[in-house]
Amino acid sequence: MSRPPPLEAYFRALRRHFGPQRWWPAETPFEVMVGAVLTQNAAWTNVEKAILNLKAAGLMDPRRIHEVDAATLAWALRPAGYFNVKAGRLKNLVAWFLERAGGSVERLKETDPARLREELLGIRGIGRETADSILLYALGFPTFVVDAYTHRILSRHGLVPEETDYEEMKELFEKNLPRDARLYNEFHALLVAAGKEFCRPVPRCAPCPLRRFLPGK
DNA sequence: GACCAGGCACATC
DNA sequence: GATGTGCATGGT
Repeated sequence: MSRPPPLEAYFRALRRHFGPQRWWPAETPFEVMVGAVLTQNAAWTNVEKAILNLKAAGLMDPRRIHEVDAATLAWALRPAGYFNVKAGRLKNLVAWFLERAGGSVERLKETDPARLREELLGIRGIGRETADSILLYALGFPTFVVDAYTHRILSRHGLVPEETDYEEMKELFEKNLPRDARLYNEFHALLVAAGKEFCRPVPRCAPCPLRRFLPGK
């Protein structure tokens, strides 16, 4: 038996350094769903602009997104990048949301999360990170969200191999931490904060709050 | 001007 | 199953 990864210690170190993150930055659960699609491979500052555009156009609403023509929707999404792709993905998501739950987040919460995850993954344009972000941050289910920062931090610390996959990293957290949506929420947000500030793509770390956990330190 | 950002689907081998 | 490519804006 190998020693469990020091995830709780990581969490405490990040929490002490960065303080509470209070994710997801959105006014409503539906806005979380929208933001989860828009932030795919995009800087959040650009996503914010697209969200403001949607609100200004009265489009932050599942039925309005369902009805509006794709070109108009795409125009509002321009700042978030990949706007034609994301307009289609958003429409796919709201079509499912309306059909499946009548646009009611409360009704989604009544569904078994494992089944909900499969349904979300069946929507074109909703991959694992987006599905998990919706489950955790819009619906409050205890499912861990993995992203590029998570991968970079874990692999650079030797906790997973570089060529690991999404589910492997997700299980690392879910099997070594209590199944707690509030903990998962905060932990993922802290990993993003740490990634943005310290864990740059060039394989060289800035002095960071997790440095003492690196192998050889 | 290159590189990066809270991915994902699809083509091709 | 692995690898490569298209999608696109705005900040550093």
